Amino acid sequence: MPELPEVETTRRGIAPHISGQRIRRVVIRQPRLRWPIPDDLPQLLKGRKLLSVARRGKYLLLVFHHGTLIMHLGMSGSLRIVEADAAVQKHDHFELQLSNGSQLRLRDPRRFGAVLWTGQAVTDHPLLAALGPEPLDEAFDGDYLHDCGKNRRSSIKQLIMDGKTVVGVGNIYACESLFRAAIHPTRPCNRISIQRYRTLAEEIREVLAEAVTQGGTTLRDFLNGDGKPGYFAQSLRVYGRAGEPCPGCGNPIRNKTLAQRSTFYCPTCQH
DNA sequence: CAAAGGTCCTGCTCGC
DNA sequence: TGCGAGCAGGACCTTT
Repeated sequence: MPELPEVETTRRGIAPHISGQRIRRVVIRQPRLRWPIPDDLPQLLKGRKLLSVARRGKYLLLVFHHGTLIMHLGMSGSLRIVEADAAVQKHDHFELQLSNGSQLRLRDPRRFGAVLWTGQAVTDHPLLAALGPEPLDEAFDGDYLHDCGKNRRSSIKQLIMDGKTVVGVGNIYACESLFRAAIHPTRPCNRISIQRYRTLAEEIREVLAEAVTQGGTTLRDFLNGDGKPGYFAQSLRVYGRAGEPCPGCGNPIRNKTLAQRSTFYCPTCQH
């Protein structure tokens, strides 16, 4: 479900409600997510003050003095701030009850998400240690991307969706940035000029930044921490638009499966 | 044959 | 031959 813009929108939505609060109680209803939720979390967090909410790629980081709660939303996860008396819904697997009476709830029907704890520096955690740069950081540019791809024969779409290359680009924004850069999704990485890599890096940054501004993309059910949808869906040029006219040339947008992921592109404009 | 916004893990192939 | 990197596919789940 959520890519960088949706995770960042979630972060911004929940942070003001939970930063500075103390944890009154931790409830684990369903520990079996992608990895089990650590069963000692309740005693680990009880009475502790939540300092801030950060993000690394698609991971949300709830920062405490003595460590960090690492959360991932997987394909179908969402985080909401609710009142203490709000009814518990199906797939509400985890919650933090806060000193101000409200709660942070994780809902995740498919259970591909994760709730983990580290008492060490987050950057040392195995899931985060090997991640590539943030797309909106200085370190991410066309020269870097070209370096990543110059010796690879697999497709450019797979390269930019690989978190070791760059974080936060999922299926939607991979399709969108490739369309904007006029690069065909299946083009082998080692057959793209550095000039085109520069364009692509720029388009990735732009599409993500625009999507963050619009509160992310709501396709079916994404809502931010305040329960509001994102508005970037209306700005999508190819994703989910198979058969519709390409905004560039008017020919129909195509949808093909690539590496087991639905891929939208214009066969005329993208090469 | 269903597809959905993620990504780790395994076991294979490829090139030096 | 051996090694490491790259690569494809499977796995994990539920809902529409």
